[in-house]
Amino acid sequence: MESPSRDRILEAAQRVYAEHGFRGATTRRIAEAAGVNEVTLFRIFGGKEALLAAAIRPGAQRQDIVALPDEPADPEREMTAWVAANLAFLRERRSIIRKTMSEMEERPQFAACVREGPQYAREALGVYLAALRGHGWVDGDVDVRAVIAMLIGVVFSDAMGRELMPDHFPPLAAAPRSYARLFLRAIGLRERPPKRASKQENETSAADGRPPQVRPSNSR
Amino acid sequence: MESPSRDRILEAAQRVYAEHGFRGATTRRIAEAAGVNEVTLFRIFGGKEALLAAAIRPGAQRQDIVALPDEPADPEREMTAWVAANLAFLRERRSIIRKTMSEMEERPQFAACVREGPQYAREALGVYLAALRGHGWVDGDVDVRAVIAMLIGVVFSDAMGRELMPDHFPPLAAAPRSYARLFLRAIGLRERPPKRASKQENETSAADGRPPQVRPSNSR
DNA sequence: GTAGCAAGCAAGCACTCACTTGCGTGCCCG
DNA sequence: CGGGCACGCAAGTGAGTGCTTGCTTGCTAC
Repeated sequence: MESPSRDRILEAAQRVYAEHGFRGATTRRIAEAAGVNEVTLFRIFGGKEALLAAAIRPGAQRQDIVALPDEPADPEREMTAWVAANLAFLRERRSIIRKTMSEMEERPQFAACVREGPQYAREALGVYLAALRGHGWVDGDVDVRAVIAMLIGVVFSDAMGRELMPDHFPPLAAAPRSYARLFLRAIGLRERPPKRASKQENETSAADGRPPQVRPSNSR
Repeated sequence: MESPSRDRILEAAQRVYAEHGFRGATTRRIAEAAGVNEVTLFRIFGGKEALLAAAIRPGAQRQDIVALPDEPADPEREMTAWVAANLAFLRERRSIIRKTMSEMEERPQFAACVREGPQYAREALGVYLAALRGHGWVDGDVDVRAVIAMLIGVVFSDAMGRELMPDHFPPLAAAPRSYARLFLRAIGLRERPPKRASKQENETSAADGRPPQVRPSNSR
């Protein structure tokens, strides 16, 4: 069940599907892209639907993503690296994601492959944000779900729409830092730990750790 | 050139295209959806490509969007209304946008219809943000393009992905306010006009207008 | 009335699509 | 050597799919 051509077909099916979508990914095209006779494809997978389901299944092309540290030390740096990694990941898969989202009404089984990315990211961001909050660096009234959706949202829309509207986004190289900084500003992280109600002004400031810096714009 | 069936065909073509994409929008299906003989469709538009190009062309289903005021008075309220209107607009068109984005590599002519929405929104947000900045309510080191991309990004991804991952986003009714508030926090708008460098502390504060309030969480 | 025009209807054409059948062929393992 | 076994090749089938042709029908304007 682990024939050598099986993997070539799956990989070719992914490419062709990413380029042409479900209806455009004809069995002929896939077979040709895999350098395989069209009949082989039916013999191994039974049919087009099953073949593409196997090719697009969740985790089919998962790659390890940069992890956020358990203990935040330098939020801007850590968030920037994380955003850059996630942006790159989504950009690589942008074609296949667009096709799958476009067809999820007709073929909801395929949608899991686009769900898993954001879900993983959301969880990672959640624990990191909780850790930040544990340090008292986050404003108390922040809508956690909304701010996470906001960051993932801009990374997602950047990955999906940059080639369509290049001027809509910051330059690709600068974008991760920009998004990370805006995220940190939105949760209330400043050059000093947030002054909450009124007191504790100097209680948590320099006590439990070096306060992170977000403000300096030209820190490159 | 303004036959009565022409409009019915165009409207039907939009619906069928939004549901099935370009390849799935067969001339037979469109004709049936329009309650029109298939031949009529070819007589009027010449062919499938031209028909869909006319149906999907920019401005084909433009609707007036809530405008941002020239002079900001209550940013949270104004931004919330604006975000709600834009979110609703994108949600209505989500199917057609998904299909068009999925096929823009093969049919770039159609992509203009998805470009125009964000472009209009970006311009409106830009002038509003400039007005806010004119009041001294915005931090000086904010990356304007990034923060605009951030807001539009989360609205876009909400409209595209909410039905796929409902728990990823705040409840639909609460989302516009959440996004608007995060946007305002990201640009540095607080319950008091931002303290810039050191002086002008009380120069712009209560002079030229009532400072907007963003902080109170349970203000509903 | 009748000419013109928009639209319906039936049929068909060339082509693509997913999928099948039958058969040949090389290769590995006992 | 010989039997699976994976795969290639040629051909074909039925169902679409974009598009055309030829003809009829109803309505409106002169």
